[in-house]
Amino acid sequence: MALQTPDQDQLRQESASDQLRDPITVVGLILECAIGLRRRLSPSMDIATGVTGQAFEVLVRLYRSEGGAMRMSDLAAQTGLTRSGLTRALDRLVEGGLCKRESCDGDRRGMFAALTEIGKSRVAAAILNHEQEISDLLAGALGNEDEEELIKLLRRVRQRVNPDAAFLSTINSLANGQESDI
Amino acid sequence: MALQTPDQDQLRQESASDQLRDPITVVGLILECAIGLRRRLSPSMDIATGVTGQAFEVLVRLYRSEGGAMRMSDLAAQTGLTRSGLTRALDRLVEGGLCKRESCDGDRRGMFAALTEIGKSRVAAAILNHEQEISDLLAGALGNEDEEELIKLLRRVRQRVNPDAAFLSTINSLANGQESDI
DNA sequence: CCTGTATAGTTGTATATACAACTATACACT
DNA sequence: AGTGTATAGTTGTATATACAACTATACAGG
Repeated sequence: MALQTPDQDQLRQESASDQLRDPITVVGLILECAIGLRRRLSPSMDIATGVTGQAFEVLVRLYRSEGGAMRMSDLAAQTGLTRSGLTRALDRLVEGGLCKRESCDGDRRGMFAALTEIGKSRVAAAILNHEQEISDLLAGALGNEDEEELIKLLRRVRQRVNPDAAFLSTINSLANGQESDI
Repeated sequence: MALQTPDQDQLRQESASDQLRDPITVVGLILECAIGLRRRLSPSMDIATGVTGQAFEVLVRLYRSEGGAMRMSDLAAQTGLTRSGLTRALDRLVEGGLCKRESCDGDRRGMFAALTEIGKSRVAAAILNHEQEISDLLAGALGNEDEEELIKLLRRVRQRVNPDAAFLSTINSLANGQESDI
């Protein structure tokens, strides 16, 4: 997408400053970037972990969480999977030996998803590789100031469209005082 | 995602300026925004057009193209679907009466995907509604300058990760002189 | 002109995910 | 205590998409 509708665009030129001038382009670009990034990065993430789809994000979130374990519902909300989707994704991760389920003291309905030791080391390696790949892919496209600016603006957008995704980072920053993603 | 790996982050603090400082956060934010936008916007796009998934983008691209028709392969490349995925998506659109297939003079292998009259009017209405929804969703989060800046930065990222997605816009801007998305 | 290779599109098949229904547990209110 | 509602997670089912194999057409080189 990222395509304007010209009449709309003209209509909005002199509209109030809290209205976007070109909403479809903003959304289109985000979606197009996301599609491209998935295309480019998925293969190596899949190979590194042996699992496909959103599973890599599940692993990263577990890895970054306290003790490598999280409640299913929290993990679902933050990864953008439905609870059912997460159940299946975790099934695959358990089968692949990267994760395990742990029951939850004090709430017998609940389950924790947790990384195994194998899972932890595999994810650690995959993250290093992943960072390098992204860096290679985008090197030169964004200067350091651009990068900061982009992060700042995307955080504002995310706050509106997917605030749950930021939750783990909040916890982390509260817990260990690092700057975090928020 | 959008989570830092602290040790890596420290390593990169004084690295060359064409290296990203925090690659995972940049990518994570883009992915999180995309997930959130899909969640928020898909239902109404689906209802407006009667089709799901990437089909809305197929429709928008056709709508913005010369004569409302495009070659299958071009459309696939630009939407980020595989050719096979597009074949199926177009099947659904044809079945829904929004699109038709047209054979391609001069290349008997080729097919055009084209909007029907019903398709055109349905898409026109859906786009108007879609723009309003996005604008409502993001109003106040980004000022006009922020919006321009975000578009500029995302274009640079897209150029690296998904340059094909911009192709139609190039054609359009060459053809009718509008500012376009590029 | 014939043959080998490349390209356009479709079809067979596998799978990741969503939605809805279901079970089990927790909690609130009387 | 008992009952009704809310929450946590899983399972049945549908579907959109990807990958690989296939058919048909184009084109280039001898």
